[in-house]
Amino acid sequence: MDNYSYLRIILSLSYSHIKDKISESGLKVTHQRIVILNTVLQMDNHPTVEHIYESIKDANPSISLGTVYKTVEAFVNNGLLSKVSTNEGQMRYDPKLDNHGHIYCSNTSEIIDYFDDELNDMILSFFKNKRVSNLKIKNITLQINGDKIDPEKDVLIK
Amino acid sequence: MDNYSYLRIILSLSYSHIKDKISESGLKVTHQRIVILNTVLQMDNHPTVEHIYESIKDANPSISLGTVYKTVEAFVNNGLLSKVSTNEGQMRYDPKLDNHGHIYCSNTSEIIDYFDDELNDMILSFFKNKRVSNLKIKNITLQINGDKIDPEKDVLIK
DNA sequence: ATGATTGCAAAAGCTTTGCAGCTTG
DNA sequence: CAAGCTGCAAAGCTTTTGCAATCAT
Repeated sequence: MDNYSYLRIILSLSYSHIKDKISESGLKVTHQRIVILNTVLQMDNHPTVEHIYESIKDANPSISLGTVYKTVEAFVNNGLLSKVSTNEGQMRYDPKLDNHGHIYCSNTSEIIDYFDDELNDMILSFFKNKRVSNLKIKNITLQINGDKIDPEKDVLIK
Repeated sequence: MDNYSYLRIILSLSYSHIKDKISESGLKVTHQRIVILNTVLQMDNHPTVEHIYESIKDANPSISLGTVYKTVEAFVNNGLLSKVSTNEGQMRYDPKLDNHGHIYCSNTSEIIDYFDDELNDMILSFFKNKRVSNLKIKNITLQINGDKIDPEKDVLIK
């Protein structure tokens, strides 16, 4: 068995994982949905619909932009993706579903995930001690706004 | 001096305050800007451009929608307003400039201000103890997402 | 006086919609 | 087979743009 065969097995395993996810979410499994979900899961930059469309269209010229819109929206409604809006009102899609904050770099238009369990606990326990009336809280997230100093390098908070 | 005269004085004082704000921000003082800024300051519901336009147009039919767009954008750039985007990517304008969070009620599309000094300090000191590299942080805000239970009543956290 | 601002209308995005034909379960 | 999904093109929004006329300083 050569390296290529291994690759094919890994790929097919990964697709079956994706098919399961789609199916379990209650949606029908179509070629378009597999391609789109697979793509968003591999992009870690919170893509826009246009980004997703651009990144799939060479290999899948028949998938239309409208389908990408409908598909990501279906994924959001069925809990496979979450939707993030930039400070400029542009919609981006995020495959990470656990509670996390975002760093918005206005000079590079990047959205970077920010996970910190300690911070999450701190905020959660803060609100546990508050009396919240007439609101059913779904989630609480932190938004860190700033500018990247060197646009080429990564941002790190630790 | 009757009640009406008092009212007129209060109004004119309030306009001169608004004129000063516009002028100090570096923008020229025009009728349109006075009306628009005055309106946004009085609306406490984070209006959209369309909301602002609707709310001024009966008394000021000559102010065009395009001018409202240009004006609020100028206000944001000159530090008189801040811009908030909803989870659906709609832009709203906020006259409150000090650091505060927002409660997003998805069932009523309301954005409610949330001030808490203790929380602000907590978050600030949390990040003071972190090493942040390659990012110039401008501000950190909290976003509380939820649904209003009774849409008619107010939300309260205390 | 001159540089900024306005109104208007057109254009540019971005997203949704309607529907006929096709596919999935 | 029925319900759901796709592709296409048109329509619907929101926002920006270009420019001549007007206004603020």
